[in-house]
Amino acid sequence: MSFTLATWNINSVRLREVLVARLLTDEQPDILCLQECKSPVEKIPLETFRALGYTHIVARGQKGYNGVAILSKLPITDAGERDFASLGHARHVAARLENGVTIHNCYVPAGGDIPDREVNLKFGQKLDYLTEMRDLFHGEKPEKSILVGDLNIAPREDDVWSHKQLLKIVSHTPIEVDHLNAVIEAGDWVDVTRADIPSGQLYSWWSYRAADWDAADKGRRLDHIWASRDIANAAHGSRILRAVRGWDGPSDHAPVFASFDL
DNA sequence: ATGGTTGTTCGACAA
Repeated sequence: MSFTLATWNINSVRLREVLVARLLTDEQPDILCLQECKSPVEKIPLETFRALGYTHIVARGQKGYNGVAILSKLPITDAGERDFASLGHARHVAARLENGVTIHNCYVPAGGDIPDREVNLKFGQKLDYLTEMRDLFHGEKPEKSILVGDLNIAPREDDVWSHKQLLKIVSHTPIEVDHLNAVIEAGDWVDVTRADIPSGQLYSWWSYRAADWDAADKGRRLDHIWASRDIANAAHGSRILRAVRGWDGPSDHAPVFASFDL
């Protein structure tokens, strides 16, 4: 069995319904995981996605913030959600394919502006969120599992436009990178994108605030696809669709793709 | 060092 999977922080699924439909039509991933839907589940434009063949949908939502959804052409069942750090936010949902593969769709808290939990509650919540993810995967080692999403951390030097200039910027601080790597180690996860594309600058997010995001190219790789060790060698064909960041009325994130031959 | 943009929803907040 083979399938292609994508992850995309959509920054309002209702405002960008047409963009989601365009990606589904143009690229035909079997599964699309969305974050920051910013919508209750009942207000997600599911009929549009169903009409394009994405008839299997697992989602969690809330009004105005967060929200995660998995749209699939392949049959999936709801495999529950986790409320890491007990924030009461819709930031995680899991689905299971008929071949037993579990997909975790995650939206890790951004963490605010100041990288110090003593003065910034949101930064502490981000670290706690990652610690509880680590503890889950330490307790039950993932098998036949894929974890995707906006993890809001760019771990490697070549995952950001300037390692030196971002060392004290939330998303690339050493303590965040340590926490993210602890999740990877606890679950023995493989970073599929970097297994496929081992060197060179790689970004999935560019700020709205840049006058010319494409020319400035001050990006960060915040969006990830991981696989559990047992299926990691089935992954291939990773790519980040940078051109999507240039569509009219874009999300500030580009979608990340990977394929699996299982 | 600062300010820069966008979305939700009409005033802040979050990113």
